[in-house]
Amino acid sequence: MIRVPTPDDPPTLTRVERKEQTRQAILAAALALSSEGGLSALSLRQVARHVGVVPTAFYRHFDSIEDLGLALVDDAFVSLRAMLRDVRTADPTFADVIDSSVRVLTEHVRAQREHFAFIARERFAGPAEVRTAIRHEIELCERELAADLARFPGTESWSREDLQVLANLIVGAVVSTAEDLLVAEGRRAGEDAVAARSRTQLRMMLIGALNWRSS
Amino acid sequence: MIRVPTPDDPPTLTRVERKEQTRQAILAAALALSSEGGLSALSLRQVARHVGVVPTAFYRHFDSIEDLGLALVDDAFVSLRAMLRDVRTADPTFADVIDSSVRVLTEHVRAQREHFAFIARERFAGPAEVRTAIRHEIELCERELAADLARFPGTESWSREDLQVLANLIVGAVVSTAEDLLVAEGRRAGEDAVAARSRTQLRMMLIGALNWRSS
DNA sequence: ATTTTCAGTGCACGGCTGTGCACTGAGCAC
DNA sequence: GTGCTCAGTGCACAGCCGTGCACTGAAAAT
Repeated sequence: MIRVPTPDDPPTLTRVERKEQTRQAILAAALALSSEGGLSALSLRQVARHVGVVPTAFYRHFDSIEDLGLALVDDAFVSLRAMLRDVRTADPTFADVIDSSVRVLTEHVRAQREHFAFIARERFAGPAEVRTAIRHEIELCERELAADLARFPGTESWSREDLQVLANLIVGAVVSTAEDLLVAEGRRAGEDAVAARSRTQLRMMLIGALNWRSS
Repeated sequence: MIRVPTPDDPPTLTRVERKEQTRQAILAAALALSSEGGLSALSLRQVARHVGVVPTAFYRHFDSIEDLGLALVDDAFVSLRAMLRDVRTADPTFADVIDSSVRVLTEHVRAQREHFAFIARERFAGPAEVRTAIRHEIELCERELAADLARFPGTESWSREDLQVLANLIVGAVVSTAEDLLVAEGRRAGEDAVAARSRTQLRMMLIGALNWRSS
């Protein structure tokens, strides 16, 4: 029972505000509850119970758990895009792109653990529609990264395809690192080790990329 | 109903053989059924129904779905280790390690699609024990690869840690490629594109690694 | 002031779930 | 041949599931 909207709880909320509040409560409950068993093992009744609402009230907000899942994908990728924005406008006191990027990544994973865990889980285990939605979003991130890379010194002569391939490689490494950070479960020592390893790996990849096409 | 052992089906099987047959049928059914919804959304009754056996008979073979999951992890990594063996003893007509390795990977993913899909799914979505079992097995693969890399020319001066980091990078890339191959769903065009991309990426990584520590 | 809207209620239904218990009967050791 | 073992049966139970339907009552629209 984490019921959020009660009659006259805050002075007086408009009806749509109260509805939105319940909707958010449902999303939050689903995100938390799906952490064990995943989205497809999540029941509408569990969610309703956790929100403090009768099961049938669920339908006022979502058609099904799958529908809810798609909304969660949107939410999660808002977090993720916020991270990408932070990477791009990273603290300029960090001269090294890799250092600052890895730092931003670890901070975001820690702050938005549930969203990242959701993506890692449902990417392969979720309902078909959810899986494809996630895949699509990741593809968009890849394209964005490829565009960023094109503005980097040393990639002027690269083909569109090679840029895409490199972007795919980097995104893969970042996803893998994010997953490892999740497994480290917030223990500082583990996180630091993962971050250090990731920095080394990204540097290796950078060296490889810089010597590409010139060899 | 895919019931495997029936009374006097094959001339006469010993009792333990018939039991083993049912066990294998249960594992196969679970592997197939868990492809939608995942292991934790899989019910003992579904499995029993699919095998053509009464629900309670399940307990003659496994304590729970989770227990079954651990057995499936073992099975899946038998497939995976077979692949690693094939990589090591790859067709020597392929001069390039990368070409032959990627070829072996694609062939194994195609032949053992369900096992690879199982690992990709349950790695993050499965019951806690299954997740840790998978993580442990992947770690073992990483260590094996690190040992292999140590025997490679050009890595003589590498530290134990750097070898481990490189192994982690490669395993991550391979996992990512395997997952992409699964998503390609057996369409040849998609698979070939993924394979080509993977070869390029591994080559980039190789170049990076060869220039490591010497820069 | 009256009417409409609609988020949330309460109840009911049939279907699926895991699991306990007593059983059967073929395969095997003796 | 006799008796034990034990994989698979059959039935029962209580609990959870999604969802249909008629409802209430406060907020919004008129």
